[in-house]
Amino acid sequence: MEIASRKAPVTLHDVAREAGVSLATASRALNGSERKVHESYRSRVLDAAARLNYTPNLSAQAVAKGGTNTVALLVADIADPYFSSIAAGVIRASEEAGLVVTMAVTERSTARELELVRALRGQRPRVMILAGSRSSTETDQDALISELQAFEATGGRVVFVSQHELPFETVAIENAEGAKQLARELVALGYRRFAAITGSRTLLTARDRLSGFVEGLAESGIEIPENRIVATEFTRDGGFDGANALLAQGLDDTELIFAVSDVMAVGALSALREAGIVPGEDIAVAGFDDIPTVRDVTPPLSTVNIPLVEVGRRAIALALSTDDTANDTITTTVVLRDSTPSR
Amino acid sequence: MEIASRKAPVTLHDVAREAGVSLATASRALNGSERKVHESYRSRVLDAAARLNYTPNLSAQAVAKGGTNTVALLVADIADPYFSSIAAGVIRASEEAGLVVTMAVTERSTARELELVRALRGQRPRVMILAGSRSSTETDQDALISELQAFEATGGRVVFVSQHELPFETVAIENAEGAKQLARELVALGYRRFAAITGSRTLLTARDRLSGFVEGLAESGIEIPENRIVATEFTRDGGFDGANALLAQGLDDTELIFAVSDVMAVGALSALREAGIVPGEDIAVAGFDDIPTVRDVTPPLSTVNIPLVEVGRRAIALALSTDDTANDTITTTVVLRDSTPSR
DNA sequence: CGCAAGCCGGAGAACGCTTTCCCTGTTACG
DNA sequence: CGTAACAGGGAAAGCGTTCTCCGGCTTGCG
Repeated sequence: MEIASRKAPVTLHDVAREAGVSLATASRALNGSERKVHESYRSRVLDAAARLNYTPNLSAQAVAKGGTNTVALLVADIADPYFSSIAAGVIRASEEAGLVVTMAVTERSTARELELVRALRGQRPRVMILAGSRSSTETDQDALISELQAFEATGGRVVFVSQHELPFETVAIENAEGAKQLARELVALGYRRFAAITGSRTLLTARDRLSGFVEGLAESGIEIPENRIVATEFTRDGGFDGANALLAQGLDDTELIFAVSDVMAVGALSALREAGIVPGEDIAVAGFDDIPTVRDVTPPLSTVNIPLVEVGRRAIALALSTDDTANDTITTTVVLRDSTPSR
Repeated sequence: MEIASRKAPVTLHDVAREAGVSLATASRALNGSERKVHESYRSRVLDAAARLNYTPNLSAQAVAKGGTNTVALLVADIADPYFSSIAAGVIRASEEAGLVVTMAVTERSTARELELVRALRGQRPRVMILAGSRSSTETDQDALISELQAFEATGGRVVFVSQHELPFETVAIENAEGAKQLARELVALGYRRFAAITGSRTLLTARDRLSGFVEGLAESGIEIPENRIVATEFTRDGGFDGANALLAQGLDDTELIFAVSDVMAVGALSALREAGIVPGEDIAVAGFDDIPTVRDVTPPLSTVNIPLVEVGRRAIALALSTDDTANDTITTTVVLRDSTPSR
């Protein structure tokens, strides 16, 4: 039971008829690169197309050409500024390259991620970009890998964001190095007693950042006491909870809390403030990512900058590049702000 | 010159052969609703599909069925939390309904928006959701409308977010009413002297919020002096600039600054603080939207809550609903926090 | 003037599916 | 036991494109 007024979309056939040419000619005039079509014909077709307001059916083109111009983008949570900034870069670069982006969100579930990869594969995208925050100890891991390898075998490109342990191309982020540098600079500012809020230990990104930070401190013979490292959700609320956990066991003489991501740091800031502790004065806080909002919290947060939009762009660039082994790594830079005054 | 190892993807044909059945039967077993296929055949097909790791080619399905399961989502800026929250809702609801989301960003340009709508139309999506912040005085407006109407004529659904002046379905947001209520409650708190930072006057959303606010004040005989209303970019930096503009002409006895969106309010907060003015003490600030970050700025921002994720869900629900005239409106609620202490 | 060599339009196959239609069982009922 | 009804598999016709041929026309050259 269709709605009566529903008209079938204009097809290339209609355009060809209107222009009085063959289907082939119409196709060539509108897209079909290579072969030339005589100017008189060409303009007849173009006019007809415009008159009828023709839009080529992308699905039909895809099936005829045996391939799409689609980028499938998988993120953990699009409302998280980390991912939305990366997505912005991916989308921008894709549009510049004439690619359409289809997007799905895993909601941080690896089961869901696998499911989505499988579904997305049906799209026959040119490129698949995975910017989840993956855990490394999953049983699904192997299934995911083989799914992706099957995809690559049919000519698709897979690019991960910050996932150097998987057998795929990745735009690597200097997580460990950045955190190490941050530790050094904080030590230089005079900090000696640290606590840390991290995500699940299986989260590669969280792990790299924490271990980089720890290493950086170790260079100066500083250690974070085991009980001053709390692991929570890798979210704003996780940061909030983490700070409270730290608070609950007594801050004692802790001078600085390092949260492995800015969203966590921001949550921690709020928790501290609610407890009547003034961040930046009573205790210092540092994060990682340099998401836009950290400039607007109080005090502005010291962090490690990742050019997130650029990360997204690079992912597309990597996917589109022809030479394989060009694994790309993004440089991070420490940004000190008022949340870590020098002591 | 293809890469040598590139294998053609598994097709339904392959599955049928492997299972020793006809194409038709294979198709029916894997998707083809209606007709039953005998259990023995069905499982043969399913096994074969699993063995070959078959994924149906969505493009081919689309062309055969004459329609996709795609939602095209257009936003102004995916890195803006307002839009990314809405997008989260759209994506979530779409996935629940078995729809794939393709996304494009207009970067706040109406020319680009038109271009994208045209391009997206080629996808033959089931639904198109436009969550731009549209201006009303565009020459492109008519072109956009007719493009969208053409899309609807072929059976597509168009849903706008918060755009009640266009001849399309929309999930309406109580912008004016919410702002009016905010004004009332601020007056009740004891505020009398206001300033406002707004976006371009042609931006419907900004206009509605400002005029609602003004009306709300008028109920108590309060006016905002003309020179205390500054119009800037509808972004964080716009808010920052707006506050500085206000500062430049002297705050005098202004008690509260109303910014028509939270991102602007957050920018304003930073500008004030940089100028050595303590928001929440020296001057009050209120925003609109209740994006997640406003809970974490200092002081926490008073604002008008819009359930943004729900807005996205509703957009999909509206698009999928069969009865046309169900224009949906989202209720907003005032949330008072520390940025507007009672006087 | 004859013929090879472009150029370029058109017919039609192909892409990977769905779906209609046909046709062969099988069941049920008088 | 005859036949009508139905179940369900398979062949083949699409769906809207692209692309490979084919062939007619023009050109150019000996």
